Amino acid sequence: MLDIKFIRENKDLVKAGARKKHVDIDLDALIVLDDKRKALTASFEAKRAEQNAVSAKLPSADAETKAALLESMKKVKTDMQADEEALKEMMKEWQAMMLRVPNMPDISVPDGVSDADNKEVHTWGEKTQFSFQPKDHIELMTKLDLLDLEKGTETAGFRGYYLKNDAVTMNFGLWQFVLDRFVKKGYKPMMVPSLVRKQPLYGTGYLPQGEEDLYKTQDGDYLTGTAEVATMSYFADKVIDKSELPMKIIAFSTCFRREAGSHSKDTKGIIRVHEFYKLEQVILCEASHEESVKHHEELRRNSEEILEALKLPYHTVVNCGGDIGLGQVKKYDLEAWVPSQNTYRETHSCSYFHDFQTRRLNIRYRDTDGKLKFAHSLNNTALAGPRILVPIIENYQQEDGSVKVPDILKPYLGKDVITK
RNA sequence: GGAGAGGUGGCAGAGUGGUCGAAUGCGCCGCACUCGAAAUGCGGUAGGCUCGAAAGGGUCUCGGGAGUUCGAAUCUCCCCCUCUCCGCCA
Repeated sequence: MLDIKFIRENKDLVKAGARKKHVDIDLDALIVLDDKRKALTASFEAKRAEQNAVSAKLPSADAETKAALLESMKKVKTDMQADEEALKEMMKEWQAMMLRVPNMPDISVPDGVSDADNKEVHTWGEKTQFSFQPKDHIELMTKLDLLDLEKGTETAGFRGYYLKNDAVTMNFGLWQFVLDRFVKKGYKPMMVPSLVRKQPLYGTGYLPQGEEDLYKTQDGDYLTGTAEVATMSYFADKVIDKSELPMKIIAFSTCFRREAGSHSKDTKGIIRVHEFYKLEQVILCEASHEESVKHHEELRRNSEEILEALKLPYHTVVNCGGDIGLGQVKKYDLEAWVPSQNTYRETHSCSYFHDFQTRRLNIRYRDTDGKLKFAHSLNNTALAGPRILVPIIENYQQEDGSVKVPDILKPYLGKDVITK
């Protein structure tokens, strides 16, 4: 959520930002509505002031004066109730509109509509060369008895999967490896809920506009698609001591995504599934653009280092205006090389928000000037599984269908090669 | 699931119809003392909206919503949450 004062004072900038994100929002209508809000509020408050003044006189007034005052209050009171009713109705509309105003993308965000317009900013490693026709992860993993999609679908429906044997061990090794790295860097580990109320999703910017991609329970709660939601919500309505900033968290949770609107994409395999697991980096820092940018680059490097430790060829792209979320100022995607698709596929997504989320969640700190300020927030994937297994299995495959184990995972698997 | 107690400022905690946006303590900020610090003393210190150049004013907020009342932190109803005990349980 942006500050209404900021929107009023920077209408053209905010408009340009919405245009860059291809978000349709009528800011002029919002400002007209806000004018009405101010006028109606003033009218209501003037009447309330009158009432308060009369109320203050009452205890010491004699019976006759008292009766006269009470009589004169009747009209003020009914008028006031009418104002209040109108104000309440209007504020619903005002709130709904405010929730749809997108945060402004950074100047360095390229123009574009879809992920096809994202710009590569960094590449690492050589695309894996094979002296044979490489297989895809589905065939490799199924033949090695690491994955059962048939039973997965039978049990869990579309996009269901079972992970088995060394794939499980490998995945647990990855969780441990990544968690250890972040803890060493000073990130505080957390395991956070995936089942949450509405408010954390509004607060992080996934509602109201992303409802169709969320699972909802019969109690009106939701399953989150990322640990970011509950991690951010942990700090909701808090005033953080400035000495605790930057607050760096490494959070683990299950993740659920309905994948509405992506029915024809990645229908086979474990790239796009409804239920997965994620270690997520979250940072809260002081309210400064420079701090946000600094930590954004740090988060990006953290994840690039994970892919480098796994020796996976990858590149980093900066997402274009049409491919970043409502609240995001700027986003990098890290994409690892997937030989069977002859392309890079997203494994990490790294964003910063300025105070868009913290304003909604009311996460503040007291600055050295004594003022309360909304913190800035950022997040990035640290590791998402089982998707990460796709580039690992495919890039490490051998001609006979066996899969070499990345050096850093050998201690966890206790072997160098996964064979049948 | 059953019974009871509770939700108040950055934190702890008092307040049970007007004198309460709210005692007190801690924390924080300023000043004094000190070579400096600690300790101590004195003073200040909730947030949002809004009017105003500013000084300052108005208004709202004591978990959320509705109600009673001229007036609600305080009374009534609904909801949410926390704690204690009992039950059940990975």
